[in-house]
This record gives sequence, C-alpha cells and structure tokens, in this order.
Amino acid sequence: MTARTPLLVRDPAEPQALRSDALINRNRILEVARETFAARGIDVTMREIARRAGVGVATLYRRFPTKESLVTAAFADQMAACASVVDDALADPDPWRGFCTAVERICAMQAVDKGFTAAFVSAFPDSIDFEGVRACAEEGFAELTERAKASGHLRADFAQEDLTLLIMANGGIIADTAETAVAASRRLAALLLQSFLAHPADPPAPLPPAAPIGLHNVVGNLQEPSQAVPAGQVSGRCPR
Amino acid sequence: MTARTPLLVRDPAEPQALRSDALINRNRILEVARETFAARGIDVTMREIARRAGVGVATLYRRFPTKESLVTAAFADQMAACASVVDDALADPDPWRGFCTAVERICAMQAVDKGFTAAFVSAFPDSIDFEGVRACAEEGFAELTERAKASGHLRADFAQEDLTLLIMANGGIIADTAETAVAASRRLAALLLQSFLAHPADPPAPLPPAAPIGLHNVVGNLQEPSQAVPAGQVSGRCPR
DNA sequence: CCGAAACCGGAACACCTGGTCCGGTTGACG
DNA sequence: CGTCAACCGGACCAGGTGTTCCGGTTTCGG
Repeated sequence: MTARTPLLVRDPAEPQALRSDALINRNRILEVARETFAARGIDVTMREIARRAGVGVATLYRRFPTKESLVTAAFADQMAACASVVDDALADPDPWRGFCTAVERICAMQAVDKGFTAAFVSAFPDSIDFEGVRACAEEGFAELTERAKASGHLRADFAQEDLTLLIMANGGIIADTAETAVAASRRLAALLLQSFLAHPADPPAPLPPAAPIGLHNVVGNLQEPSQAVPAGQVSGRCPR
Repeated sequence: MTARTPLLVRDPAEPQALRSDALINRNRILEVARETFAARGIDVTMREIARRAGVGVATLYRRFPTKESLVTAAFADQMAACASVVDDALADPDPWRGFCTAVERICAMQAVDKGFTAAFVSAFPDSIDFEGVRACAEEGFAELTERAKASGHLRADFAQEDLTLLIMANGGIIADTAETAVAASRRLAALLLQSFLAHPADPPAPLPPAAPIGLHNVVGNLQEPSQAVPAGQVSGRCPR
C-alpha cells in the first residue's frame, strides 16, 4: 500500500536498535533469569524475575514477549555448551574416554542447573535452536556410541535409548543445594557407566567418593532435621 | 470450663458415623482419586476428581478437608504394599535375591503409579503414616543391605544413600504410557543392580529386553512426530 | 410417616499465574 | 535546548487452583 518506505530503515535483525537503558535492563534481566532459573527451576514467576531485575513486568515482557522466549534466551549458552561437550568427546582419540567424559559433563550440567533439564525437556515448539542442538547432539552421540562399541569398551547391547534413560534418571536427582545434587549425579553416572562397560574388572572399580546425599535433604525435604528418629519413639508400629 | 459433657459422645475414631450415601460417595471418591492420581500424577484438580466421582466439590471437601488428606488416603495402601515388599525381601533366604527383588518391585510400583513418587517424596508433614512407613522401610533396607553385603554379593562400598539415589533416579523415569515407563524403569534397575554386584560376571549379564523407551515420547513429548529432521533443513549449523 | 440432622451440588471467594494497557518519564538526535 | 518516540512501571485482565458458603434434598430414628 504505502509505496514510500523510510530511508533509514534498519536491518530488522540489528541488535543495536535498543536504547542504552533498555539494553542495560535487558542484560540485567537475562542475568537474573539465568541465576534464578538455575537455582530454583523453571517455575519461578515472571513477576519475581522482574522484581529481582529491578524492572516492571511490562519491561520484561517487552524484551521477551513470552516466558518461553525468556527461558530460551536464558539457556541459549547452556545449549551451546551442551553441543560442545559432544564435540569434545568426538575429538577425543580414546572413544570410551570420550564417551565417559561426555556423559559425566552432561550429568554435571544437569545437576548444577535446576532449570536446564526442564528447559531442555519441555523443548518449546517454537524455539528451533533447542530442537536443532538436541538433534545434533543426538547424532553426535550415536557416532560416539558406535565408536565406543567398536573399541570394545562399550557393551554391544548398549542401546541408544539407554542414554535417554540416563539423562532422565539423572534428571530425577535434585537436591536443595547444588553441591549435593552434583555429588549424587556424579555417583549415578559412575554406577551406570560401570554397568555399560563390556568387561567389568573383577574387583569393581573404586567409584568416586560415596555420595554425601542425605535422605532427609532430598526425600523428606519438608521436615525439619528433627531428632533423627529417636529409636524408641517412632518405632513400635513397624510390623517387622 | 463447661463441666457438662454430652452423654452420647461418640468415639472420635469411629468410622461408621457416616450415612449410607455418604459412605458410598466416599468410597467412590477414593477409587477415582487412586485411578486418576496414578494415571496423571498428583496435580489433577480437585474439581476433576469430584466431577469424575459424580459428586460436588463440597462433598469432596467434606470427606477430605484438604487435598493433602485426599492424597494421603488415596496412597495409604500403596504405602502398605511398599512396606510389605521390604518384609518379603527380608523373608527371602537368599539375601541378594531378596535385595534385587525388593528394588525391582519398588521401581515397578514407582513406574506404574505416576503420583506415588510425588506423594512419597513430598511427604506432607501432617500425614504421619507416610513418615512412619518410610522410616520403617528405611530400617528394613538397612538390614537387607547388611545381609546382602555379608553374603558377598553386594559390593562393600555400597552406601545406604545409593538406594535413595536409585529411587530418585527412577522417579525421573516417566513416560506418557505406563508400559514404556515400566520397561524403562526395569532396565534402569537392572543396570544399577549390576553395578552394585561385588563380582560382576566377565561377560555382562544379558539384561532384560532393551528398553523400548522412545526419545520423542519422553524427551520431546511436546512436538508432533513431524518429519524426523528433514536432513537438509535443520542441519547446516551443526558444528561437527 | 415425619421431622430434624446430615447430606448434596453449584456458585462464590481468595489467591496466584502468564500476559496486556496506559499515563508518566527519559534518552537520543537535530 | 527542545522535541518526540521509545521506554518505564504499576494497575489491570483472563484463566485456573484450592477452599468455603448456602439453599435444596435425602436419610434415618422414633
């Protein structure tokens, strides 16, 4: 309709179109979002992120039109790191070591960042980045699996789905502090990697330090420390 | 203060104080709640449970004053079953077999019932039943662990926390259909049990059938089947 | 058979969530 | 320095959740 277009039309992909204060706010928002999502998961409120970033909700929504887009932006670098993990593993001359390292690193990332798994799993349909990286990582891992099997270290009946299994299982490991989560995750990875081995050593491998994961911290995390079962108090109704 | 107490005071624990129709409704509610929680997790709405049970919300709330109490009641028998699993395991003359069976059965229960884990984990503070059973099961498992170690089958550095680890990891295994969840859970249990073994066989144990767990079903369960990466479309930005 | 107490269902309440609107403010450019 | 669009923040909207209230109905002892 309007035949005249403005002379100074900006490249629509230009990121510098933001005013200086707006850019500052945007960065602050992203920073806060990353921290908060990592610490408390993906379910934190948009209001809270806005409050923590010292901006209003409208500002937040003007920068990221939907929560989905905020999550995507916040975890973009994590996704990149995830992809690079697979690349590093493929670059390792020892296939089995590469395989193990990749698994351990991904598990650690998952454990450190509470929201990462959720962001990865829910995989908002529109955020093509996520899907792309995921497909790419899958592909790389298939190659990795093949090589590890060929090297004779990975058991032949290892299925590609076992990797999904491991990731999902690791996703179940969440504790209130990142440290406990990492420790637990590390032990889980070590245990599973051991059972993936084709020829397990007769004396089982030493395994990393025993997981300091506390029962009360993770399972019954709603009760206060209390007196750790006063022996005679709680029992008595225990049928065995 | 009031010195006079009513003559016909009822035993507060008497369960027969319900009118016949009220009792029928109560049972129907419990039945529906069990089914729905198992199939769709603990997050189903009180409205929906009431609707499915063919009663009004008020009726539901009169019977179970809070959602918490409904959950507790609905999972009471599951908790009992959980305890009996440990008892059975302790009754087995072969400690290692008992250990394995207990682990497998608990994992299966967890996989079949989506809400079970959540109910068990969240462990509402007031529902003492849960806490009691949990403590009891823990105690029994400690005994089980000890015996399995003494028999030489369970590796010496197995920690009690590894059990929590397993349960939490298994909790991460959730799929849209109960069958896939059970299959995946079974494989996870088999893998972990193998790495718990003190003297793993040189050729790794055959393991149960490969898990038919599908990547798209569990990880990217929001996207439609689509054309499974049209090869040329998405790639091109895959760095390796 | 009858009346009262217990029951029933749906409307309503308080609260929280993602997301939008509008009047006042501020940075950037001539 | 002045103008004006872009920006800012809090109020607001729609939808959904656990929970409560109230008028009509049903059961059950006498």
